Amino acid sequence: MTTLTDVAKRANVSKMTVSRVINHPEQVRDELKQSVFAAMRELNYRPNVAAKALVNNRTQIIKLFILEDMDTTEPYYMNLLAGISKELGKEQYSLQLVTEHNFDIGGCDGYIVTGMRHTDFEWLQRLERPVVLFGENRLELDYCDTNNTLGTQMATEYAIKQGYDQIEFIGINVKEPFEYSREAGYLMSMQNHQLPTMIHRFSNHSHLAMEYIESHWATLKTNTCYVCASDRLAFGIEKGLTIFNARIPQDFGIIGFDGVFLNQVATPKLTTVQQPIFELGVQCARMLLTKIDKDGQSQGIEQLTPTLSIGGSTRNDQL
Amino acid sequence: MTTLTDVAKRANVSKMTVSRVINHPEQVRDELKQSVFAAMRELNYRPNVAAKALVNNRTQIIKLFILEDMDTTEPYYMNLLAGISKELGKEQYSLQLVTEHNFDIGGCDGYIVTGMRHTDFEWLQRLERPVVLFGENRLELDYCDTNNTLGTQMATEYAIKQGYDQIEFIGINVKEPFEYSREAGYLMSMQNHQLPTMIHRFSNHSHLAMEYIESHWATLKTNTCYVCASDRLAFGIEKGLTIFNARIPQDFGIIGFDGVFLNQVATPKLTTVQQPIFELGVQCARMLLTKIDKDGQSQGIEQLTPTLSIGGSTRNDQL
DNA sequence: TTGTACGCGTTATCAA
DNA sequence: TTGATAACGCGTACAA
Repeated sequence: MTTLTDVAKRANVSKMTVSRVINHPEQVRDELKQSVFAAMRELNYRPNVAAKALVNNRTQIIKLFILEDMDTTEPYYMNLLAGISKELGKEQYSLQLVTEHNFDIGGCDGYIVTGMRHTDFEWLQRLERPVVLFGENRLELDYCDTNNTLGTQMATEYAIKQGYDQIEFIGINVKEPFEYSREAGYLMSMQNHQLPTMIHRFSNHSHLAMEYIESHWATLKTNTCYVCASDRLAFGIEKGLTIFNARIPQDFGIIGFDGVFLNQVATPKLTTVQQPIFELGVQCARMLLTKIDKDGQSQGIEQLTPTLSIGGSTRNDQL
Repeated sequence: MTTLTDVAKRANVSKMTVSRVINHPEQVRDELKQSVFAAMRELNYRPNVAAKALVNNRTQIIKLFILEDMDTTEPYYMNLLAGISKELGKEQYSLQLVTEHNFDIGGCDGYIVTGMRHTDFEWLQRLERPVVLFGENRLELDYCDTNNTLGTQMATEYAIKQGYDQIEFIGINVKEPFEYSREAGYLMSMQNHQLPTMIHRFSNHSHLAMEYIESHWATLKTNTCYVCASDRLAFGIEKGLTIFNARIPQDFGIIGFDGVFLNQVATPKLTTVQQPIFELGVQCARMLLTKIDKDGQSQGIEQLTPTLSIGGSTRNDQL
C-alpha cells in the first residue's frame, strides 16, 4: 500500500506538500504539483480513508434513515440508494441503513432521512449532525424532492389535452406536504381550464382503489380520466376497471405517479409521472456533503422536474 | 467525545486494559472488567471506528456488487440490504453499493456479490478481499441462498395435494444454478409421485408468460397448476388466465417463487415460495465477517429454508 | 495480569 | 511556498 510518505519520497518533497496537493492545491507551485501528480500515478496512490477520518474527526459515514414501513414502498428505494451511493462514493463516504430493523447507534457525519412524517419532527431536530430530507416538508428543513405540483399539473394537462370529459383525482389520505402538493397541481390545472374538480382519497393500497371502482361501477361515467397520486392507486383503478372489461384508454384513462416498477407490470402499462429517483438520490447526497462541508449551513430545497411517461392507460392522440 | 484514555482514567487503569476489555476480555480480571464496563457506561464511550480501522489496516467497509440490471429485480433488494446492513452495523461496518452506475475504485474489507452469472467468474476471482455470494453457484465459491430445490418441492407437493391434475413448471430460460435447482425440485417431486412432467421456459418477464397463456388458451386443460420459477412469471400466467376469465383457483392454480412485493399486488394474491430475503442478507453479512475474521478461509454454503405463502391463486383445501 | 512505548496515515500549526 | 512536528484514537509488542 502506498502512503503519502511514499509519494513524497518519489517526488522529492515533504509529505505535507503531497497532502496540500490533495487538499489545498492552490498553495502549491504548479511545477511541484505536476511532479507530485506524476508520483501519485506511478505509485497508484490511494488515500487512506481511515487516517483521514481520524485526523479530521470524521467518520466518512452517512446514515440513511428509512422511516416508513419498508414493505409499502420498496420498489422505490433501490434507485434512490444507487444515486446516493454513487455520489457519496466520490468523496469516499459510505452508507449505513437505519430501518425499523436496526435503530442503532454509532457515529456518522450526516443523515439522509426518507419517509418523514410530521410526528418525526421533534427527534429529528435533536440529531447532532447535518440532515437532508428526501421528500417535501414545510418545516424549513433542507430537502430534495420531485416537483410534485408540477407533476400532477403535467398529468392533468395531458388528460385534458387527450379530451377526457371528467378528470378526477385519486389521492392518498395522508396529511403530508407531498400529497397537498400533488392535489394542488391537479386543482390548479383544472381551475385554469375552468373544469369541475373531484378528489377521492384512499390509503395507498391498490386494493382500496380497486374496490372503489368495483362498488361504484354503475355510477361511473365513460370518458373519465383518473389522475392518481401514486402508481399503486393507479394500478388498483386499472384492475378495477379491467374487471368490468372497461375499455382502456378509450373510455377511461389512468395516470399514475412514481414510475418505478409497478407502472411497468400493469396491463396496459400505466401512463405515469415519472420521478427522477436516481437523480434525487444524487442530489440528496450532494446537498448533504455540501452541508457537511459548510458546517451545517442550511442548503434550502431542491425540486427536480419529473417526466410524463406515456403508457397504454391513456389515449395518446387527440380525438 | 470520550476516548479509551478517558475511560482508563475513570476506571483507574491504563488504556491498554480498556482496549483489552473490548478485544480480549479473557485476559482481564473480572474485577477490573466490571469497573471498566462501568466507566464505559458512565462516560457513554463509543469506540472510534476510524482509529480502529487505521491501526488494523482495515477500512470497515463492505462493497455490495449488484451485477444485474437493477430495473429487473428491484423489489427484491431492499430487504436484502436491510438484512446486510443490520448485521454489518453490529461490527461497525458500513456499506458501499457498486452498480452499473458506479463501478468505482476504493478499498474495502470484503465483497458481497449478487446476481453473478458464470461469465463473471473470472474477474471475481481476482478480487483481493474475501467474497461471499448471494445466490447459488457451483464454482466452490461461498454463498448464501434459499434452498431452491426444497422451495419448488414444497410448491409441487402442495399442488399435488390440492388435487390439480396437471402440474407444469414455468421456468426462467437462463443457464444458472438457481434455475437448475428449482427445476430439479419440481422434477423430483413429480417423479416421486410418478406424474408426467412438463417444463416451459421464458425470460423472466411477466408479459412473456402472459402471452404464452394467450396464445395457447385453446389447448390448456382445466385443473392445471403452474409452478413458476418466479413471481414475475406467475404474475404473467395469472394475468393471461384472467383475460379469459378462467376460474382461479378452481380450474387453474398458480404458485410463484420469491414472495416479495409482486405476489402481494397480484389479484388474487399469489401462493408463492417465500424466500427469507432479510435473513439471507443477515447470513451473507455474517458469513463475510467471519471470513474476514478468519483471513479469507472458505466458509462453505448456507441454504435457508423458504416458506410456502398461501394466497388465493391455489385451492387451499383438498377437493 | 497489567502497563509503557510506539506506530498506523493523515492534516493543522507554526516556523523557515 | 515549503517543511518539521505534533496530534487524532487505538492496538501490538514487549516489559514488568
